[in-house]
Amino acid sequence: MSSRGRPRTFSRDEALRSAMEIFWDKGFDNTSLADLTRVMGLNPPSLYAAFGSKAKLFLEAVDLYGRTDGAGIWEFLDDAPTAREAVHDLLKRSAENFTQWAEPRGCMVVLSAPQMEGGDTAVCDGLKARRLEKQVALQSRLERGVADGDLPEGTDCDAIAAYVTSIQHGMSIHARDGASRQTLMAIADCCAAGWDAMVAGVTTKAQF
Amino acid sequence: MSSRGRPRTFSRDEALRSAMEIFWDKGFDNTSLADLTRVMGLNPPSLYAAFGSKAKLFLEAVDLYGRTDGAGIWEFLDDAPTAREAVHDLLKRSAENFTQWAEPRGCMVVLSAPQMEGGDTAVCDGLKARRLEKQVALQSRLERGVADGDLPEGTDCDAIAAYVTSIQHGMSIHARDGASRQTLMAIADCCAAGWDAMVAGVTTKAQF
DNA sequence: TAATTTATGTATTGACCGATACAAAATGGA
DNA sequence: TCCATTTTGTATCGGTCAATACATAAATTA
Repeated sequence: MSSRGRPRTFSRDEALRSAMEIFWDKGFDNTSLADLTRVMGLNPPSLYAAFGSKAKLFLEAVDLYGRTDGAGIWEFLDDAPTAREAVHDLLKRSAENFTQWAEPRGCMVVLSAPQMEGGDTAVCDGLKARRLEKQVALQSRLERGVADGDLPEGTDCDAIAAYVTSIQHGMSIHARDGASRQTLMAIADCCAAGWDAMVAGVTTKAQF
Repeated sequence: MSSRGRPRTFSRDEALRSAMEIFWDKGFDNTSLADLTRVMGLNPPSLYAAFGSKAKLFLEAVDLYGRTDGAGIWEFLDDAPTAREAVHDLLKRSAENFTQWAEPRGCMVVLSAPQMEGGDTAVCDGLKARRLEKQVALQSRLERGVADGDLPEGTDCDAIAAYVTSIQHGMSIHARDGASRQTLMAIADCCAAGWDAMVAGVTTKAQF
């Protein structure tokens, strides 16, 4: 882009990754600029020149999270042969992902800024949009299951998508509270064990 | 207690209720002392004389929440004839409770201070303890279901309690994101529809 | 070499945070 | 009436917040 001028002495990507990690751990509000400049290894003017503001840096960090640490959870969603396997895999990957390190545990998108009122609007809306995005992706996968024939006609994909994301979001709370991987796996297994009966039970339309 | 001295000009109970409402809406961090003194109708010295500190006021507010607005969710847990009805009722009451007002939506215990790192330790630990307390109560109810015979011997009550609280916590996130009561009710129905198969599936011990 | 451009480090900004100092006011008890 | 006790309102405390001013340093371009 700009070859002229003094070159920056830090890696923008590495600094962003450091910012992502501390935002994930402490949340948006509880992470101060002093925290950020310390872990990123730069001074406030460099941070603002490179990222614009604390909120913009956070949104970039969330985007990085979605492309890296948070991506694996959703990798098998479209490749799974059936909707049932896709959902069970999603929850098992969530259980693994949310407990892979001592800290931070749980999903950054769920835990890092849940307060809509009084907080930064752009930050809250950005996270909310990402949550909705994944729920829509899941719903689309369920609808494909209906098209593929592994889910019955008239399956309430909207309700089931909300149900599954609810479990997944709740797993983040449990993980932050210290739940073991085994406990989170058990939650995923509960969902899987009741799956067929659940699908049959929330099928609204009559089948022909 | 103390009859001498100038009497206070505000109701401690009413002030605490106002504090509870704004803490519930905005969370612990995003609620400032200026916010509190405004809605409570008193000055900072009166607040500190009556409640000690912002953190202690918050913990009292959470306790009030548990005794009032949050209590109805758990009212039928022990009176329900079966564990299945107890859980379904719990989730239906949650769906109603989390959407009874435009704001705040969702559970105060889940949403008002989820960040363990960087936040007030007493506040985070207090909320975490209340989440655990309810999960233990639910697990006890499930174990009673085994004793009563409406759940099979060897039912993994620990796993199912984690599964159900996970759904309930996730419903709070959905509620805060604007989900309708109908959507939350559909989540509760998903859990109910798969219940029997789920219980049978996560039964670990052999039955004699 | 001189001019331009960009990044750096230091120091600081005004605003807001949670929490108090202080004196006046209002009660009960002696 | 006078003292002890407690609450009140005003004004403010030191600290931290996110964000910048400013001068210097290091690169490219002419």
